[in-house]
Amino acid sequence: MLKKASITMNKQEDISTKNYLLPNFTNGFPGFRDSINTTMKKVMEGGNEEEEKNGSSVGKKKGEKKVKRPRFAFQTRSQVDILDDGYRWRKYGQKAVKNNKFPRSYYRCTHEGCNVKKQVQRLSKDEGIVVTTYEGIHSHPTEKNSDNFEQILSQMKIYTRS
DNA sequence: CGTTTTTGACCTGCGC
DNA sequence: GCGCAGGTCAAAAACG
Repeated sequence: MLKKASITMNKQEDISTKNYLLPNFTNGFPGFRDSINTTMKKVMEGGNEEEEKNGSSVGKKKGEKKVKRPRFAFQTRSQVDILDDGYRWRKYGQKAVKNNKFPRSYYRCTHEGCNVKKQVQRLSKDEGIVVTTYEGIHSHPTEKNSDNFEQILSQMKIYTRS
């Protein structure tokens, strides 16, 4: 517990986790006020796109399928927890994770039909580090003018394709 | 008054 | 099978 090795991701994530350094990220996100040194991290790839139709709700209760969505992790050095990326998020949960003194917040995109989720967590080891994990790709444009954030997202897709 | 946050309960996967 | 750890729901408070 005392000398925990930093991030302590899940074993499965650790296997398929690859780090990518995007040049643009060095200066941080344009929409993130105090962000510096943002590192992108590919957590999991969701290239295998299963059919998401409803009807074959077998086994599960609500027919909610566990679709493997692409997930991207951002490790940003910032003073604020909530990073404004131009989208509108609704907080739907907060849980305290082990080995971390700071709780993890769960957000979901408020856009109808957009099932993009993200979770924000601050590392207890380095209080200035905020890990933002995106899950899924937005199917709608941003409301505000967040500069080249969308372009960065496009880069994410490209980088995480294979 | 509508939307978002808060917060505990509930659910689920996994290891023992 | 049980308990832990993580993820989600939902009711009520909080906010503009």
